[in-house]
Amino acid sequence: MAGQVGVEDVQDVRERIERLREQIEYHNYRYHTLDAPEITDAEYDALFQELLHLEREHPELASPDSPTQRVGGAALEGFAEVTHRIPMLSLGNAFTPEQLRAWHARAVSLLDREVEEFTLEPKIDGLAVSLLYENGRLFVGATRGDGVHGEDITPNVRTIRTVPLTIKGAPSRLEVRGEVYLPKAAFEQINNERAVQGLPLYLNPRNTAAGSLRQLDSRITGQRPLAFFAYAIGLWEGAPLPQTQWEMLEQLSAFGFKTNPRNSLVHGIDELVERCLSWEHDRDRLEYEIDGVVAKINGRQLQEELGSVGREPRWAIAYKFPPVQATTMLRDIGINVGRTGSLNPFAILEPVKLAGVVIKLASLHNEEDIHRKDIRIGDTVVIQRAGEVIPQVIGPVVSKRTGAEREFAMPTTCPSCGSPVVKPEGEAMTRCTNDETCPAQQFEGLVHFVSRGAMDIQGVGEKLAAVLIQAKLVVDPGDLYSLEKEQLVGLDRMGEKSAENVLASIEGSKTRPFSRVINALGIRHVGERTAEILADRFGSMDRLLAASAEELTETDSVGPIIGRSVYEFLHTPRNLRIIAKLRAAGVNMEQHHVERGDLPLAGTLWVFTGRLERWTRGEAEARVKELGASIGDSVTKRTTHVVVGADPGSKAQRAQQLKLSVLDEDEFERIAGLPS
DNA sequence: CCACCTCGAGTTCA
DNA sequence: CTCGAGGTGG
Repeated sequence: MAGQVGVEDVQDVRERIERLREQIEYHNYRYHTLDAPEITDAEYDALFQELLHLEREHPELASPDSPTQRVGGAALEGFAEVTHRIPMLSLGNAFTPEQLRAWHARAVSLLDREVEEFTLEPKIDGLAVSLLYENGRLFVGATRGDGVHGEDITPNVRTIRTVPLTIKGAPSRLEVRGEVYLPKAAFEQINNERAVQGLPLYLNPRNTAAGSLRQLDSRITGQRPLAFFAYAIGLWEGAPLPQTQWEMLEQLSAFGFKTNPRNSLVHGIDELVERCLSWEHDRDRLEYEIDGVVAKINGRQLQEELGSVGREPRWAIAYKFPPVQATTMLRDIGINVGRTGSLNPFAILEPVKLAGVVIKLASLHNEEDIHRKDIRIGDTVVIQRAGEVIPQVIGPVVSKRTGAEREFAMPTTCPSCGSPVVKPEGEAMTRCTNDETCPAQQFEGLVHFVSRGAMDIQGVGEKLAAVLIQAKLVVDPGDLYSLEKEQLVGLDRMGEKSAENVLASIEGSKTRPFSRVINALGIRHVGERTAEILADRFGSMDRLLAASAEELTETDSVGPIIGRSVYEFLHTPRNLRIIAKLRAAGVNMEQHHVERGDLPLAGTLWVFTGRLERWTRGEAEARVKELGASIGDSVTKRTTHVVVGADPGSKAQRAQQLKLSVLDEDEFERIAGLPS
């Protein structure tokens, strides 16, 4: 410290500190609330550092309103109770458009006049909080609690950047209500970090936000990028209240709060219903989770006339979406053996209804995933069925444990054939060592052989494949070609006609392109793509069989692992016997060369997303392929055309980001021609 | 050696 | 659709 400081100097410092606080809060507001920063991060940091420095030199000038206090302070012993002067009401729910209309009809009949104007606000899945400002300064922040009594979490809410610490032009007392939430991206990042550190994962953004807000140590809260949307005013003393909900939202913005930019004003019940339904469709596109939308009758006069029933106002209603998560009991963990011999655990669940379907099974990826999430048999688990259709087990509800749960252990022998299993160091998958006679692998191998991307044999699916193996008519895919009608008739409700159809499909598969034949063999690390590359490079089965391991490895996109895998496959007696059977049956064994260069779409790479009206995905892909194009399944820099149909996935967004030309169905047809 | 891009494999329910 | 893992290029 530099000796005695004069009175004038202190005055200067005080002014400088005040000025810095104002500037920093202003830029905070520009950045977090308006998403429109005026200065660079470095300039902001410089201001912040200067303020920190001055406050440290002059502790007597410290203030809880200072932006430096947003990082949080010392831990508390516990939370004090706060009583809400005006109770925080809950909302009635509507789950269907009919219930929404019934709510409206009731309001109309009670008021005896038409109700036309509503606000519609996304219902963020977060935590309701109350912020009390006295003379423009944040005084108390509290959780909703039971609506009457909440907890004092003032130090924690101070750390939220979108919560103003001071407001200008406010009435003497003002209580603002809103939702604290954690954006999806931040939730994912926190979980990624926890995964790296081997910590148990959080289940969803809401729980994480709740946990963060109820930290006794506000420094931890300060590290979580929580955000706040204001949606209502509770207490308001010293000025007249705005006359409509919409004006109230505008007033909140004027005070410096962030209100949801997706809030809207809606006219008429028909439009309201329509907008609720479209929100349900668009919910996954938001950067935060919502569990519904809230409709409020706009006029305050009408609101007051309608009043409340119990804890629920009659002038507002939450239109709730079907939940995307549910909890249920994990009864057991089963094991599937895949085509490549991988042992894949799956969850056997107490059936539970979620998003309109009853879920009994869910995938569990691999052993490490189960242990990382600390999932045990008998646990109550959270399952999710979000943007994807496939249900996932997110994690256990640890608080529901009884002690009777069992830890999962991967079996040491294959559940299908009893052979020992191996889990190579550093790999995630456990594998069965018996790739010759393991029934599960035989079965999956046959199913792969007949599948669409391989030999495409219609009429032979999982059902018939199982029957054929069971009856010992087929041991490997080569046996399909020596099946006779008499052998099929009588199997599993198979009549003459079906048997003939099956045989015709098998016959038809003999002319599949050579690349499909390679793919059908089921060589490890060789799929549709690599099979095409190998077919192009070697041209025929004979040349492929004659290729040395080095020649294989020198092929583009084929490295040592794939090369070795192909070489070993082609030098295993069992596989050579299969190839011999296929050849004897007349299956195509060479590449019929196509002059790729002069086709109109040569060198283009197409990606399809969404549903087309007049084409199936497969037809459309086949068409552009005939014209020389390649097909990609994710949008990358190399993609040249993106065709977007109805209900597109994330690919459409990515295409826009990369500024690629996006085609609709009509434009697609102008290039590719009409459907045949 | 690492970061990025691709590919392969497995995945639910009706 | 998502994850794991192979290939490639810096």
